Amino acid sequence: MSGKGVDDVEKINDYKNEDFLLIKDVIEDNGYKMTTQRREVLMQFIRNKEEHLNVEKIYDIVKPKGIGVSTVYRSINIFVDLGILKEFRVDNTNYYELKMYAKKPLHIHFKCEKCRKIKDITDKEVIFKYLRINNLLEKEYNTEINDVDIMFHGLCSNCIDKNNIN
Amino acid sequence: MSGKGVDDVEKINDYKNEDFLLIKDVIEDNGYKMTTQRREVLMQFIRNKEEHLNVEKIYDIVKPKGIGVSTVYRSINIFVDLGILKEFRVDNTNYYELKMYAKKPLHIHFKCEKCRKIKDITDKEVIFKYLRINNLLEKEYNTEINDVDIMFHGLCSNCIDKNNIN
DNA sequence: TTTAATGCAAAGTGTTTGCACTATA
DNA sequence: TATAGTGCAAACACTTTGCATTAAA
Repeated sequence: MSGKGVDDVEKINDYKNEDFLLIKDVIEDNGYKMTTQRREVLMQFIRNKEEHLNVEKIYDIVKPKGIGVSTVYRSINIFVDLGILKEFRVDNTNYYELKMYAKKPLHIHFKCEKCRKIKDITDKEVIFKYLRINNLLEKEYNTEINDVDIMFHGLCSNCIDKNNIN
Repeated sequence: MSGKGVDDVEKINDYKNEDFLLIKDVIEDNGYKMTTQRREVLMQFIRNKEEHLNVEKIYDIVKPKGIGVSTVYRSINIFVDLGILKEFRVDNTNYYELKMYAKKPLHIHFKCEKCRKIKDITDKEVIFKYLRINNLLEKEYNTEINDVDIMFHGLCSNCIDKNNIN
């Protein structure tokens, strides 16, 4: 009896995903092979673009498919080295997110001290203002800024409102 | 024969240091004792205000005086909890610096990707611009921003110049 | 003098590595 | 089919903890 397993169907679908194909090229251009395991790890980020994933979360998802922790670590390390993933740290845990192909990325995170949620700030106006400061800095100090991480700590609007009620 | 040892003289001098006395109060207000070990760890930061210290560096200095690693870790953790120290991470290593008493601190670090040096950015104009963005964000999103960490990655002026020669 | 703090060693984390086996190009 | 990649377990590095001892208030 011929027939495709669940994994095969998944694989075929992944290979239709445009983001996956672009990143696959980056990986293979650098002499790495696109293995099932790397595809699985990578797809977690592509499927949940907005989420901030850590090794534990990814391993939980990927363990049932027989993928080991070391492979998760090795994949993520390669992806970070190749600039596919961006690492950032909150509360002693490393999180990762897709960096894609922006040349001068600006990563702004907001960590609420009460509900502990991490939010991305993507407000165009804010990002634009930050980029202007970068330019100022580069000129004034004769430096080259390739990457900026900004982490805000505070209270998000939800928790501020709850604070006022009490 | 009566006479003060080197350690006693150091202690007496530390107890004349204004910054030390202020921080000592914070520690004792929170029910902690000002022990010899905590004083030694703390003084590393006060004596090298501009430096970025990690546990290893502090332990190296303090080990000859018979202070253990666990005490270094325990001291630093308390200082971070009390808001005396600020923690930041570069290349998988935690660094610490004095936070002192600024209400809305803004920590801007520049990490050169070539020489790996970490520099503080203290330029008043830049900090002021950032604070204005904070205010904008707080109003626009109804949030409260208590703390901001900014990490630049790039090439410092030294390394840029060397790049151009080659 | 009481109780918090210390040093040591042991235990915990999170991450990397060596090696025999497996699967990709 | 050759070689890069994998899973596993062991090793590692960093950090925390239990406990008997010490020292600060």
